[in-house]
Amino acid sequence: MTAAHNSIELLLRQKRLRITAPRVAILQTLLEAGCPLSETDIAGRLGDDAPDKTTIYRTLMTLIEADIVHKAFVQHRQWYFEPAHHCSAHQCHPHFTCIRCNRTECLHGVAAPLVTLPNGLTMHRQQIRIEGICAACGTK
Amino acid sequence: MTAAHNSIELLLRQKRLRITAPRVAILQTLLEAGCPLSETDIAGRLGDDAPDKTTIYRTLMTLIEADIVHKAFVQHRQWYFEPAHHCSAHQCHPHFTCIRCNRTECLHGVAAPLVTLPNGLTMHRQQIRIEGICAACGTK
DNA sequence: CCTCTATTTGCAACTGAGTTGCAAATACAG
DNA sequence: CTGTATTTGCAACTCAGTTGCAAATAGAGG
Repeated sequence: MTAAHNSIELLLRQKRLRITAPRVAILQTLLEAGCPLSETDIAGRLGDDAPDKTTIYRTLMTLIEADIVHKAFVQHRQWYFEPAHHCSAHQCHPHFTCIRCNRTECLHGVAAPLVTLPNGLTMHRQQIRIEGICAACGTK
Repeated sequence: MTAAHNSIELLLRQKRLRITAPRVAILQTLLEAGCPLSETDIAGRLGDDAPDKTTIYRTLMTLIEADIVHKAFVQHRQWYFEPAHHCSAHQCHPHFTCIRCNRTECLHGVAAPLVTLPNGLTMHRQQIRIEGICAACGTK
């Protein structure tokens, strides 16, 4: 039992979620990744030990309801998921997708003011997605 | 032949695209809608005259390449499309999705400054998506 | 108004992400 | 250790979007 395992179990216990092998494995994979992952990414990283596809999706939904994980963005018809721990109250970091190489990166250190909503609307979460050319593709 | 038809044909001709019935019908539907539509929305609005699903998707892709239409957002695993004519150089209006009633509206009159990108990255387009409670659901 | 050809359309079959129902396994409270 | 509510795995399914190909057609050049 590693320290990382302990903190993951603590996180689950705080949200009154049962400690199960799939939940620990999926959450640990997302935390270690450093970038958003899709269901197939998660299954791939866990290899033969990966839980069933259904379990991965249901676990992700459970973690989203508990506000431990967020849906980050859609790419090629797939959802990408990331830990919610770096998000401020109403906003995660922006995501940058390169329209040449199709890779997406997280912009952590970037200022992104909240939009002022018209009367009547209440903000829950603001997401910013940027399309452009990444550093590697720009110099080619 | 209506005036609307004429301006649509002009738009297509300017982009060197052939004037075909499906293209005119799909573009007119999007222009009249005032909100983003999915492929099934478009087919539904055109009724029995609707082109084949394949043609709708291929036409939308053609219009996107010609910068006449944009992909607005994904909802429930479906893409929604809208005319590009209200977008500024690097940004469309933000989209607001109500997490109770699941309806999405366009925020046209809202100021949304462009994020300052880290060195090396070039901006092509910035999209803002906001989740929250809409006016109707907020007063319930 | 015709003819010819590159482009576009419709059909059918497919792909694959995500979902659903249900029986077996299991976390954990007592 | 036992009982039960929760969770998992499997199999079958859904449906948005794609692909290949033959038939239809826009529009250029006579």
